[in-house]
Parts: sequence; C-alpha cells; structure tokens
Amino acid sequence: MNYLSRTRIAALLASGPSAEEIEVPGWVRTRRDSKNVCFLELNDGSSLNGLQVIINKEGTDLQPLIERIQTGAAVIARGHLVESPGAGQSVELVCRDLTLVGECPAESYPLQKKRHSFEFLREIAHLRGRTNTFGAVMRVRNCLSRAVHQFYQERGFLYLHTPIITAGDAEGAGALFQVTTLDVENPPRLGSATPAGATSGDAARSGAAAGPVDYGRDFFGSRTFLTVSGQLNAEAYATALDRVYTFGPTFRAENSNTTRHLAEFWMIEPEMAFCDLEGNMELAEQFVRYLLRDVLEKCPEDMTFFDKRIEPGIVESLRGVAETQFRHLSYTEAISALEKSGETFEYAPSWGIDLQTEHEKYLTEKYAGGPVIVTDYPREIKAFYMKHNEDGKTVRAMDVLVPRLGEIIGGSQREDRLDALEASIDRLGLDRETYRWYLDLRRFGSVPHSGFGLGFERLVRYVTGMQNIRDVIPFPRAVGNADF
RNA sequence: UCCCCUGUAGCUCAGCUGGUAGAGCGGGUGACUGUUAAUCACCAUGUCGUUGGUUCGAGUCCAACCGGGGGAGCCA
Repeated sequence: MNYLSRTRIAALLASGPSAEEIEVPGWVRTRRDSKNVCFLELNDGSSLNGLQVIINKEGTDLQPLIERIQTGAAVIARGHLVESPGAGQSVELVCRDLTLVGECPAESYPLQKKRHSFEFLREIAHLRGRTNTFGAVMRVRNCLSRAVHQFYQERGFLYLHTPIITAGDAEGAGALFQVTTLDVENPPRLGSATPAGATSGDAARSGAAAGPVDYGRDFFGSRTFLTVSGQLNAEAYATALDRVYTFGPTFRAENSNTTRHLAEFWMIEPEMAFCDLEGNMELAEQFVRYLLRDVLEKCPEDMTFFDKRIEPGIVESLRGVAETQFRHLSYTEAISALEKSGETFEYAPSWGIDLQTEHEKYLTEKYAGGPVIVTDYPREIKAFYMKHNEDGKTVRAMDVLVPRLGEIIGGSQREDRLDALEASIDRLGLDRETYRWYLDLRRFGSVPHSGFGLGFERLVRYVTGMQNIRDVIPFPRAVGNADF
C-alpha cells in the first residue's frame, strides 16, 4: 500500500466500520490472549489511543507468529474495520493477515506494561516517545509549534531566521557557550610570534606565562558564542519589515539545575516597529490566549490525558486563561499589593528588588486570580536596551505572569533614542563599539518598537502540566547531561 | 552555585535500636478466558551507587566521591 495514502490510527478510530481491507502498521502496546482470540493494541503515534486488532486463531496458522509478538514489537496488520462489541473502543480491526516487522524481546526491552517514573524514562530518552505521556507531550508540542507560526503568519509577521552563532554577548548577561575551532589544549597566543604548533605543550598549558588567546586566528576571526537571544538581530529586521518573529534554538551555559531551565531551548521572539508597550502587551495576551485555545481545540484527547493523569484541573484552568482578560499592574503597584498582602514571604517585597517566584505566585493566584502583566520595572533590574520612562527610574518592561508557572513572557519597548541608549551602554560599562550596528538602528530612521520572548518549553510545560522541563523536549540538554 | 532528600531485583519501593535481603509490578511456565493496567497458580531474580573506615560482624553507623530528585538563585 502506498505510504502517503495509508490511513493512520487516529483517523481510523474516528471512522466507521468498512468492508474494505486496510493495512495498519504500528507498534504493539499490549497483547492479550483468549482461547480463540488474540487482542493486540496497536499504536502508530497518531493518537493517544491505539487500535484494537482482533486475531481469530481458529482456522489460521498465525499462532506461532502471535507468540513472538510482545510489547514494543513492530507489526503490520491487514484486515477490515468492524464495530467493536467490547467496551473502550467503537471500532476494531478484524485481522486477516499479520506481518511481524521487528521483534521486541520482553526480557531486555526497558519499557514494561506498567507505569514508569519520569526519572527512569529520562535515562532511556530514545525510547520514551513510545509511552503514552511522551507521545501526548510531543503531539501537543507539535500543535503549539504550528500554532505559533499560524498566529504570526495570520498577522503578517515575517519568520526571521536569526544566527545561531554570534560574536558578542548580546545582552551583557548570562553564561555563554563558546564556539571555536582552535585547539583548546594549545590555542594560539597574542604576543607569540611562533605558530601555536611550535609552542611547547607544557609552556602553553602553564597559562600564567602565556598571553591571552589570539581569537583573531579563530574560525571567524573573533571570539564567538552560541546565541542567547535573536532579539537584537530581530530589531534590525523589524525596523525594515515592520513586524518579524524568530522561533529557534537558544543556548545558555548557566549552571542552573531546576525544573524550568535547559541549556538548549527554543524561544519565540516577535519584534514590532511602530509599536509601544501597550501594543506589545496586547500582542502577548492575544498570543498566549490563541495558543491555549488552539491546543484545547486540536488536542482534546491528549489534553484530557494530562488532566486525568498529570495535572488534574489543567484543562479548566487553561480554558480560564484563554477566556480571561489579563490584568495590568505596574511594578510599583505590584510591590504595593505585595506589601499590603499580609502574607509572609521568604523575601520581603520592597521597591527595587526583582519579583521572586513566591511573589509571582501570590500576584497571579491570590491577588488577581488569573494572568497578570507587570510593567515598568526599575531600570536597575532590567536590560540596557529597554526604553526609559520619564521618571528616570523605571523602564518600559513587561512580564506576563500566569498562575501555577509564574513568568512566561518577558519583553519591553526598546530604547529608540540614540543618546539614551548610548547613556545606558556607558552606565553599564558596556562597549559602544560592540553595539555599533545596533546603535545604527537608532541613527537611521529610528522608530518606537517593542517585542518579547517566550520560552517554548516553558509554554509546553505550562500547557501539559508536566513538572520537569526536561520532559517536554525530545532530548534535553542540561548541566552535566548531553546524552542521546 | 547554595539548601534539603535520595541511591537495595528489569521498574517502584520496604528492610525497626548493626546479626548476613523481601513485596508489588514486570519476566518465564502453565491454566482460564471477547480481552482492554485481563485473571489465577507456580518459578527465577541481587557485586544493596563507589571507595575507604568503625566493628567479631555493615544494606543498616561514619567519611569522601559519583549519580538522581526537589527547592532557591539566575532566567525564557
């Protein structure tokens, strides 16, 4: 049968009985045997539920074959769909013929017909996609990913591919992964006339005597890193094409071991010209609500699974967020609300400190009872490129906070005045020359512009209710672990 | 990076104040059966994370190291 014309299990389950013979490939989740009948549950990844395959053993020579079919085996079943007399499914496949494509020895196959801990499944990340939970996570991830593009494409945003390798530490913050083709054991040194190879290994390694590494002889002729954000590059194209977005991998070498950090993650960063903070907030809110509506509509089966098995009540809470207007609150108002809350916080709220996780939780879950957008933070705790307010103390920043998760989006209106941006760069001791091209954007046809960043895995974690961010990406990259 | 918890069978765990290792699930075998986490019976599970120490004796106590988890910070 032609590969592309084959009907997959998700569609078969939604269809009715038919006399037409079909061919269904998939992996066996369980096998149950009766005297005359063998039941296979077949899954092909197209849906959470599998197709029940019925093999009448009487009058067939399939018995020896059936005995070799164990959990995890790859098979192709041929037969036709009938109405199922049993509970649990509306249709089932009456199997006329069966091919065992790939055996799966039960004694050594790590996945059993039982619940496994996510910790264990992380150790077999190459196989965990075959479980209900990870199948559902990846389908939801795919759905959200498509919805991201749909949302921006529908609104005339241009998908911009920003570089993975960058020359500078874009935001002056965060640990970076260095990219180099130099011999890390023995790099060329400045002030050394001899080529690297001629230097004695011991002398080179002693470090103290050697000069700084000569990155002019590195691949790009300068020191390079994996990107921590595409924002600055996106600004360049937003001030040319009006509205763009990035959706690509991002890298942070932070030594953070938490349920919400990855060393390699995907980030979405829209950037809009002729757009102030209000427009930015409106886009962020519409974006989040669109994504939630879309996944609830397109993945009801998987979302019901998460609601039942992973995070009870999640569907209702996401629906609530999708239908609720986000509350707007200035940082100053937020601090004041926290101070008046009567709650005892581990970190006492006070104007000037960043909002802690416990503060975000209070604001969303108790104070507002829903999503909150906090704006106008003290400039000292925000990035150099954010637009200064008239008060000289705060910047046009915004964080979107949601119940259960906290910050899901961080963004700002960008500083579009050349002198103000230069002043910020100087004040923070950054190098104007590094940002020469970025400053050009303020020299030539500068406009008010805004944007934000959304960590894709944090979104998937929020939508699925999965506790650990390492379980919402196929192969997680985190401190001390780059397996698979 | 800091704080807390944890490492025993393929998986999830029990193992009291030190006395020489167990349960459920999974696996194998058999029975029964239009089953659906199928059911019932029987069988086999092991360098107790590693190294060192205390002790007549260590899964159990001590130390160091390694791995895993949670929280905090940093952030998306």
